[in-house]
Amino acid sequence: MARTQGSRSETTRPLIMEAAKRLIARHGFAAVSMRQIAAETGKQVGALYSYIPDKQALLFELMRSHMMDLLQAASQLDLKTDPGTALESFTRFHIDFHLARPEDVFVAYMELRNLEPDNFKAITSLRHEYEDVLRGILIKGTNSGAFQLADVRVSTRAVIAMLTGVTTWYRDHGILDRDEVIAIYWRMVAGSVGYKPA
Amino acid sequence: MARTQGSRSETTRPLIMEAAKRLIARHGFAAVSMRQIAAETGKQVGALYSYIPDKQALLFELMRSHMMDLLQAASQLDLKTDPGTALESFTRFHIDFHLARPEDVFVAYMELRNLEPDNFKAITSLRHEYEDVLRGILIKGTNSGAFQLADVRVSTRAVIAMLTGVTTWYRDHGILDRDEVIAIYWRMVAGSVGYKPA
DNA sequence: GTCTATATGACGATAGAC
DNA sequence: GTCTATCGTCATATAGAC
Repeated sequence: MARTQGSRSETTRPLIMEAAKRLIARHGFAAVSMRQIAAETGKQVGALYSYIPDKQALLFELMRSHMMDLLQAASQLDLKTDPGTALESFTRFHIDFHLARPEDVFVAYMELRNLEPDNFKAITSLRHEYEDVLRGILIKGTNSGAFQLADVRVSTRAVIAMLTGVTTWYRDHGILDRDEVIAIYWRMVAGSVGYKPA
Repeated sequence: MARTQGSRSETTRPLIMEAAKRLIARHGFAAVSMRQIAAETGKQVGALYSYIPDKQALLFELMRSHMMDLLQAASQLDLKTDPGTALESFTRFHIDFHLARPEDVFVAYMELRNLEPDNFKAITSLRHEYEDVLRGILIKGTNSGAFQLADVRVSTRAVIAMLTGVTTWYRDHGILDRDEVIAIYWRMVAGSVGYKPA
């Protein structure tokens, strides 16, 4: 019979990362101490260093795994449809994904400046990779005449900024449910790139 | 003859606030020490406390004065025109104002969570006051039939998020000059609220 | 108004016992 | 793998001399 319980390290490490994420999202990386993270996981400070080399690596790993999840999920999008449908899929995907993990999003957007140079470059590169998904859609729609927009690069950033902004105000159990929010944003995104749904 | 030089406090305090703003925008409030701010102004730590009661008050004052400047400037907008023209004025104003003071904007958006509860409420209230300027325009344009939008509150936040996003990528001496950027964003804003310029 | 000196405590990270 | 204890450093804020 196999072990009824895996090595402790397989469960403790995720626990530490979750606690760190929660605290950093709330108070900011610089304001959170290793002692707080330890207390939140029911351990003493020294124990953390069996799982993580230092505080900086902890932040980097949080942001890296969030970006990898995002890219992995985005790669499942079907973008072989017409550009309008692809843009609608992207809009729905971006809002759904970001609303489902508000703490990751907060950390990913607010703590870039606390990354050391090499880590900063790595995360920035993953962000560009994600932006390229949307840029590809906008380029295709511009070439086909489905979209009417003045500048693909600016539009890419503007649409992402608009969509990500939903995380700053949306709360579950509010007046609008998620599908209503997505419908409203989709109409705005479509208008902003000059797309007229059939 | 009047004094050729005012009391030192009239020039030192702004110097301290400027240094603090610069450092906080770059490293984050929690990561900046009073020692760093003192060093940046050529003073010793103790001297700062002749001008500021504590570190929290310093942050609050930075954010408060930025928001007051924003509201004061926004109050000069001519909104008695037709809604389309008012929205274009607002778009131009928002981008111009925010691109002119990237450090204030960064601090105002990133350091909200480092405000103590009462200070947080005060700044949030000023932010709502500013959002109300745009919401007023959108309501007027919706009622007149000039705009076609699904939800005024969501549209207000979406437009502000889109416009504020320009500060994360725009750099002077880049490819696009400020007027080109404003023209691109205006076209997107107009489209997003269903406005068709004459 | 600015300085030096200091009170008081928290920080990240490590060593070594179990 | 987790603990306790500790190193060396830094933090905010204040006291008192000039």
